Amino acid sequence: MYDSENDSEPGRGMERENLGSEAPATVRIVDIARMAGVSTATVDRVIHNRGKVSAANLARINAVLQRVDYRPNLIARTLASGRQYVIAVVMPRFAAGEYWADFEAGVAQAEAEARRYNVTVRRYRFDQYDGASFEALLATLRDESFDGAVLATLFAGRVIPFTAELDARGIPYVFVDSDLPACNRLAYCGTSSFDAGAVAARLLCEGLEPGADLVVGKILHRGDGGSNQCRERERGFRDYLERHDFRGELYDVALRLDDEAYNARRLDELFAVHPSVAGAVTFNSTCYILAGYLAARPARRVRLVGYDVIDRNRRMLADGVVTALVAQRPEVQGYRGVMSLCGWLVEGRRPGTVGNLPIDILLKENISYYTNNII
Amino acid sequence: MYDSENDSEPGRGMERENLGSEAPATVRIVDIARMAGVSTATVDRVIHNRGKVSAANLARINAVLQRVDYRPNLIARTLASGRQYVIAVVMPRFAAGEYWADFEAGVAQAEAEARRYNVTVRRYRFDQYDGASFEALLATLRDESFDGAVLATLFAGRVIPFTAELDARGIPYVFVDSDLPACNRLAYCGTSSFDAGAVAARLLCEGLEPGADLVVGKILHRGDGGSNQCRERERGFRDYLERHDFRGELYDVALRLDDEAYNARRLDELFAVHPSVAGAVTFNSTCYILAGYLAARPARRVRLVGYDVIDRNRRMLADGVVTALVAQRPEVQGYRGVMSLCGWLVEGRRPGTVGNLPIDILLKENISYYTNNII
DNA sequence: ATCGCAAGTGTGTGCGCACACACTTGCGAT
DNA sequence: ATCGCAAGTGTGTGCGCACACACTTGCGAT
Repeated sequence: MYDSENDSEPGRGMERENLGSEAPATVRIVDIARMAGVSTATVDRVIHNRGKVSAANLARINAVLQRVDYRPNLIARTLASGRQYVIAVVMPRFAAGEYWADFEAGVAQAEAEARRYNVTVRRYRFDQYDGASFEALLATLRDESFDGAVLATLFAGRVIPFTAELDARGIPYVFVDSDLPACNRLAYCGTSSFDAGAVAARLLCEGLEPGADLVVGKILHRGDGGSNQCRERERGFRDYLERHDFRGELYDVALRLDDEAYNARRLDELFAVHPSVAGAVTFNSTCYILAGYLAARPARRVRLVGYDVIDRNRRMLADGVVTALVAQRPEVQGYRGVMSLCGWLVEGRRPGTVGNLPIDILLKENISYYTNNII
Repeated sequence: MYDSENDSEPGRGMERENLGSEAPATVRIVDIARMAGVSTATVDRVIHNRGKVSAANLARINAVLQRVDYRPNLIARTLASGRQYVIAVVMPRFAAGEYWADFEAGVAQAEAEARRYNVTVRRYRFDQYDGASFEALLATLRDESFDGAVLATLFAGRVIPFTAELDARGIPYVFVDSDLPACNRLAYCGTSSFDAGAVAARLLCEGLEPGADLVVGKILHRGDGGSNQCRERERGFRDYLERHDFRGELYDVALRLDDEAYNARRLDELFAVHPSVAGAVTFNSTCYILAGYLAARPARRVRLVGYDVIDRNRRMLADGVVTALVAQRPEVQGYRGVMSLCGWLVEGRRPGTVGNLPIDILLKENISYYTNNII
């Protein structure tokens, strides 16, 4: 046993002790041990609640710990502990060039960085147009072991009860895509979907007469009312219209992902019945569908606003068919989603809960500067 | 010397080597050294460009480094290197309850966290209403040694040339308060001031007739045209008015910080001459001055919008004198400003360049939930 | 009286890297 | 032939912590 407090070790002991009333430069476990008159292992047991410590020592060590306000060096802790962490990323499947491909790029970059912190990223994918596939994935996740999760919140109604399970399991999670403020999430990495709706409304309406009618293009989901993000955007959109004396009509039109002929028929119908339509919007990233239709019919002068800078939308914007795109840097969401969880698990660094990303507005004039760099 | 590649060390060597074509779990300096047939010190010299390595070994080691795509373990590096970093925070002086006090709280929290990474925070303060004091501070900073800087950009015209000096010295810096995109900043932690101006405009105008006149309350600066933030907000504000067919007039009124009598005289004058004024705005955090005046004159029905949730504004909002506050979490700016620089210096982790914070809107109804937590 | 065992306790090692320091080699100057 | 010195090179230690492992102590069972 050490003879505690009053020993003055030679050499570097002197440098660190700083015997005056000064706060010591930094208090380490050895310092605690010396002060409490025990070994570092005993201090370690107390710090980690490993038990096997006598009541007397426990009390003494805790007292010292509290007195010096001990904060472990997280850098050293990470290096020493071989602890492996697994982060589950729950996101949609995608094809190249789709919105979620950019998200995946951010996840991949984070994955590369996180490897050095003993963090592994595991992806779990579902069909973004099929709520049942998401439900099935959640069932899988119940049997999986992981230390944190990044959850795309497309199916809000199914995410919410699942987060309750995660809460019960003590697993932290961060949201991407859209926020669900009612949940106990560690963070949300994304834009304010509601405000992004208002932005689209402003961009769309600024060139139109107040009485003009609008079309809302939608992709139907199997058994669901659309993604939470789209719903929130639509809420913000309609809210803006209300607040700005919009006096026209909004017509929904259900489109299909890869069925140009079908979409053309539906739109022909719509425009035949409502020739007054002067603007159109989509709340997901598929405004290229509407754009493709309109590009082939230049006589129809319809103002078009959509979301997300994916290749097909970018082209339509550059061609002048799309008036504006509202965007949200999916690659940053992927990167930050993983990294914020990583920082929390590894270093105990709590991220800002709602680190809202900027709502980017892309026009023909500035689209060329918009590149998908995390930096 | 080791006999390079083909040795099969006993014990843990086997675990790590992963002799198949698999990517090795993680490549360390010892692995590089073994592969190149040199010692770790020689590898270290190459990695850090310390010289004293023969051309042959240099080439060989570099080849290995490249082949295995070596990435140093930043955690271990930080622990091993006793390197001390100093972050200079250049910010205004403040009294308790002022806007910058909240900012300081965030800096203090970051400081506590950063200490364990061998990072020290040093504050340099200037008078936010006196450009000359800022200039004098910059002169001081030229002789100071630090590894990174957090710069409040109030005096944009003086900040810009200074950042050129920092660039020349190779010192990274992050902006807070308002962004100066033309500069080579590592990051900007704050809101979009321009958009925050538009938000205030919308909040102010939504209850007014298009023809109503407005007052802009201003605190005069010594020898300067107001902070960059305020100017940007005003630009965004005026831009919004233009885009929304505002047909009234804007009257500037110069107020003083602690001179109630003077302010009352000036405002009495103004309202006497322009009884049509129905709205008022300030672009800094002193809307409580206008609010105090209006609270004492309830007959004047003037809609008032201001910035920042400081105590005096909070009270006036709760009392219904202020219609809305636009806010920007200064404590988060302080925290992130320091931490992003810290992460960059210590771990080489590049922050998002423009991590725009959300523009918060506070009304009587939601102000009570708005607390200054970093979390 | 002896043994086994639970409850405590301490020593030693390694995480991957940075860096101080000691050492070797070979060549020019004497 | 010998020395000094520059150019290379390697060994060893420590950063603060986690954790495996060995060890001590005392008490109940025999």
